[in-house]
Amino acid sequence: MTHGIVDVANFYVSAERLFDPSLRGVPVIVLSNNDGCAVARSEEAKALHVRMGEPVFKIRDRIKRHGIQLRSSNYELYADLNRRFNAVIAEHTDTVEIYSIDESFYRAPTLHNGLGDVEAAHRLREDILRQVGLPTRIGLGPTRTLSKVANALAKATEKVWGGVVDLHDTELRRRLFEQWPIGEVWGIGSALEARLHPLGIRTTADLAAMPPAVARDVGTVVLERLVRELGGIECADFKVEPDALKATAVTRQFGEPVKTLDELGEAMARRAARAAEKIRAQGLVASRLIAFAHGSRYRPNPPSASRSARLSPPTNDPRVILRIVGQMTEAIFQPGGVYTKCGVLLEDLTPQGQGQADLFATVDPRAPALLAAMDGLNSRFGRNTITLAVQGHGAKAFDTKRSQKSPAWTTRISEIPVAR
DNA sequence: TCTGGGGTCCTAGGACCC
DNA sequence: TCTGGGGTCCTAGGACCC
Repeated sequence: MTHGIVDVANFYVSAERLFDPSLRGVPVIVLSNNDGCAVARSEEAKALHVRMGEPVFKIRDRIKRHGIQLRSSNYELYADLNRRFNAVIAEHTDTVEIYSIDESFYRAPTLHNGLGDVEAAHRLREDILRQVGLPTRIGLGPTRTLSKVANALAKATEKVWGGVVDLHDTELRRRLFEQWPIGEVWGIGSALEARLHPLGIRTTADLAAMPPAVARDVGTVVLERLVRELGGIECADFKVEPDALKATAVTRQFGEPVKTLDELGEAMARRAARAAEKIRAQGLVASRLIAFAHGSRYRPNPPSASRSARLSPPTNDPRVILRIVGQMTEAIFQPGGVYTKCGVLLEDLTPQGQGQADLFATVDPRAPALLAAMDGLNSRFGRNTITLAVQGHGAKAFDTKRSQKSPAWTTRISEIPVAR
């Protein structure tokens, strides 16, 4: 068995460069929501030591001195490009598993008869570059974990090996693992790294040599599986069909801090309405609702509170959800508090019309038609064409800032590029 | 002044049951 | 002094990922 993983190099930056040639060859960073942190960096920006997740205000001088270009996140664009490069992968294999916005697993052999896995991977990279314009790297291995490690090694060795690394060969694994720190391995975060170091486990070779029972003892069954996978034994499922969504969240920092119950109520209602919209789009209903609001953790004694409730019967009706969120907001709000973020989570999601009916609840028989009409209008004429009154209307100071956003080049007819 | 958002999985421990 | 045993279910919290 061969597992492959394709990842797009510096995806958000590569996406921005696709439609804005002035960004090519210069340092670029793409910012998180609210234009707060660097979440993607071009190679030139990495060379200037801009770190992942670094707050923008801390690197203002470097941005100015080196002319680093900034862009707000443009998720419509990234989601559309994700669809496009996965369509190319699907031309090569019928086993694509979309893993994240910029990575997809697949299984070899691909549909190229007679080509070796490595040769076919090079062909796939070329096709994605030619058809979509995005640079990628591919890792191959007998397990998903090994393909992820191979992918990381493909980044590090791109100049030598051309962006494809295959870790089937145990001798090659042995050699490379000696040099590869465990913190770089998929599944080893800072906490596990800190527990493993005192045990003398520092390289991937050390990790792969751990007896599985010891791994389980030090960590959990997750670490045990990771160690087995490093040894070439498959423990993870491959899923062409994505699992149904189990929970969803809409949480945002405010553009400007919020100090009144009215504003917090509107901000909370907007997030709740968006969360309900998201699960309706998937035909799901929620059984559990959580709302929270808090101040800045970088300030002394920030306000912070949350409330949760069961939804019975499970629902995706914004009228029901917003009413409960409104009550929760009143319970959460502390007068005098300065709030910087709030959010709504919907959990225990199940397919609509499948759950047990609630004996004592009355369900509005007209709701499906009403909600379908709402969603139809908002999808046709743009988000928030029609909303519930408690969401307020128009742009507000507390809305998320995206001051450097590029146009929706590929998904909105009014914003497509013009060629002269 | 300014510090992202959205997921999944696992475990420990409490509540409850017979 | 001595105070059962074995389950299930739920939740909070931690860890990880991109």
